[in-house]
Amino acid sequence: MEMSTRLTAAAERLFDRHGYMATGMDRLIAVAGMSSRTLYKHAGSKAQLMARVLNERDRRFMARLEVQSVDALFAALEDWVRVEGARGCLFLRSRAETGGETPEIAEAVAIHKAAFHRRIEEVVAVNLGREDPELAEQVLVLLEGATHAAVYRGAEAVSAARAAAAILIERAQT
Amino acid sequence: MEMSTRLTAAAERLFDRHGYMATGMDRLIAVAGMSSRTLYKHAGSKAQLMARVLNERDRRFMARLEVQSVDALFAALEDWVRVEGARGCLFLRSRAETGGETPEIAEAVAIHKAAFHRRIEEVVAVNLGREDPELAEQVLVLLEGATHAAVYRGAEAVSAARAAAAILIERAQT
DNA sequence: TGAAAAGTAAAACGAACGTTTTACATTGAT
DNA sequence: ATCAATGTAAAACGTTCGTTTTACTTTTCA
Repeated sequence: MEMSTRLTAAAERLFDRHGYMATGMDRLIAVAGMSSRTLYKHAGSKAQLMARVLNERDRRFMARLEVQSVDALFAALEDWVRVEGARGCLFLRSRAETGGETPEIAEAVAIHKAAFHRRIEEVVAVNLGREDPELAEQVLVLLEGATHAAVYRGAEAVSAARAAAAILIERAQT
Repeated sequence: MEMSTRLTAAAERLFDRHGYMATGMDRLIAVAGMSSRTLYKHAGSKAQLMARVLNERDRRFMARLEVQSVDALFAALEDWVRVEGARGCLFLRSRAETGGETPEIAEAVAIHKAAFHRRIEEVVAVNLGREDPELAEQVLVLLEGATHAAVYRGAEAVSAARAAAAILIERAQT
């Protein structure tokens, strides 16, 4: 397996499960299975590595949201939670952990959240046949809420959000 | 001002704005305006201090949710965000930062989230005149979503959640 | 008045942090 | 065959971490 891939995968796993600040480079070196010299050649720095993890995660996550209906957005989130587990949004978490004071990280988060918002607006527009920014904002809140409530309420939170969204969509369609 | 109050207030401010792990005790000592000896006499340890911050925040936050309608829950959250700003849920954040591996913190978070869930179920029951656990789950998701979406979408996210909740409640009342 | 309690300032603790360096081994393409 | 690239293992860099200790100075109140 490619060195860079192994590194990014190990970093995502550790940062997500144990926290960015709480994960030391020694632990990362051990899990990635490479020397610190090689790690730093590929990573640059810890913050740059976190930024690459976020950009990679943005690709994977946004790919799942290439759907045509609002309901499919929630189905996609259900899949994501089943596969990846529910530990909250890694983007918001890593920005909060660093107080927004690490530019590479803050930038990666801003880019992802802007794309996330845009995508929801698009899906709502396709589903409804017209733009509806207010409904899109509600759907965004439900997705964000499902992601975070699932941490302590489990997958039930996602299906609750899905049902709520269905009601809002139905109401907007007539 | 009481030493303990000053300490807890400074800790909450720093942990919330810059992150728990990212905040060093030296910085805390400087902002709280006391010697490290005094700090440790009152705090015990950094983790215990965070736990006390969370318990104190639970008191303040839950006091605001002593209301009789679902709409008032969102009004309370709007107030909270206006006063305290929107940096996500400190409970979920601090648990995530420590990977759930710091018992004092994990316990404080579990207690708060259980109380939060219970309170929403109560308010929904009062508002509706009957229990409705599924609607309560949706309201919880909307509150959690508003809290986290407000980080990057601003107060607009809270009013969107409020409007969505109004629709769900109206539908459940008939 | 005087002993206990509670505070300060500052040095020190060992451990862990992110990162770099030194010295060497393996590989791959010309 | 060899030069350049890429890897390892491990020590070392200086800094910062959370916490404790030492040596004094208030404050409190019976």
